[in-house]
Amino acid sequence: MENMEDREQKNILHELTQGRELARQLLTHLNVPSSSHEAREFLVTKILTSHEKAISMLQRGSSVGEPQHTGGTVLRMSESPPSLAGGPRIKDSDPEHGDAPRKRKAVAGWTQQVRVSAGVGLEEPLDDGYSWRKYGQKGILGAKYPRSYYRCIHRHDQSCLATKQVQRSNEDPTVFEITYRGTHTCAQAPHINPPPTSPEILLHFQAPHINPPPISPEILLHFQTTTLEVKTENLDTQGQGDVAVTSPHQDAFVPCHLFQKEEFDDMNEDKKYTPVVSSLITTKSSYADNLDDIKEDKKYTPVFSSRITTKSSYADNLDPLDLNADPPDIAKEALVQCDGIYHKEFLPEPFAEEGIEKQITLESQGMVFDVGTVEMKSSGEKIGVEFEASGQ
DNA sequence: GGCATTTGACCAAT
DNA sequence: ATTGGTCAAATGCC
Repeated sequence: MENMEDREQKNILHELTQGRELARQLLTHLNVPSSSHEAREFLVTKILTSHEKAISMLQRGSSVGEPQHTGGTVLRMSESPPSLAGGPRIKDSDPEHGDAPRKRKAVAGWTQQVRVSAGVGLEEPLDDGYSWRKYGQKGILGAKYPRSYYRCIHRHDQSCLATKQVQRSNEDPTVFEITYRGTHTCAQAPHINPPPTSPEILLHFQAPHINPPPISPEILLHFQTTTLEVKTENLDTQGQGDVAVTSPHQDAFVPCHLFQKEEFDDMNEDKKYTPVVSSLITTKSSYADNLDDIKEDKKYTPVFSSRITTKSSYADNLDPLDLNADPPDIAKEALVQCDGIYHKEFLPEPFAEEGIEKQITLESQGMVFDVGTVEMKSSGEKIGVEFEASGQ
């Protein structure tokens, strides 16, 4: 047993060391203008893979006893704020036993951040495809907004113990941090929740919300995965593209019509960027089966939003980005960390020019999904990545 | 009336 | 003692 832990540790160390070495190589490449795009891309991919492996090894090692969900989408929210970090124990008592009410479930979970786009008076994040019942709300120390507690609506009829917590972000009220705990075992699970063995990508569509929306109802399209890369292929044009967002399960296929939309409002020196990729779904997708309200003739807007946080080469690239000056040596690739959950790689090659379209694919854990065309668009000092395509 | 949400109280963990 | 998570009675909504 100690042996196993030992070996595991060595493996983790190995992956991290390798990642570091690859990062160094990448740095070298970035300083060499002649370095090929492919080489850089290759290195980035390798780095991500290394880290991905290390992370999943750590997760495996630290979450014994807790049902494993995805192949790692665990984004532990901060370590510093009170209480969610630690080494939680699960005190499991049968919920059917009335005399011993269970308190405090495991605190292990995975968190995602969801940005509500266009911020129009949304008081809560949009639906994520599951039916939840709120069972509590509590003010949290240091948090401006209360935390809400939800459990699966099938807790009693199907003994589904999945829960989630929703916490509005202090800094950015349009961002909700949603912590999921437990795995759905109810009947609604198979529609959306992948089996533990095929964790890759989840597509959650928001149900259209109730208030009269300013435009079309919005659907949140979110990719829940640890590593998600967006790669461009060398396609010159695609006219206007048809987009297919596919997911590994169910052959789900979502034809999208993408329209231009981007929000780069929070771009500033401290390097927070928020590209928003939106699209209109004009056709009913297989996912629509999960959503009562979706109708074929209606249009929905999946919003793929992400927050780019740090030192991505993307951010670095954007610094000198003055679209009026010619960009001699702007790096052609960009590594982006989105929501701390996945990575994106934009390759906005001649991104000084507007209107460039490229075919992009998502690659996640070895699987590649077509997404569609991406159009580079500039506005002032900002670069937008926009998808445009039309539904079938 | 039935169901979901709200909210103060309670409990467990720290 | 303090805090986060849950319970359950009260309340609200359809």
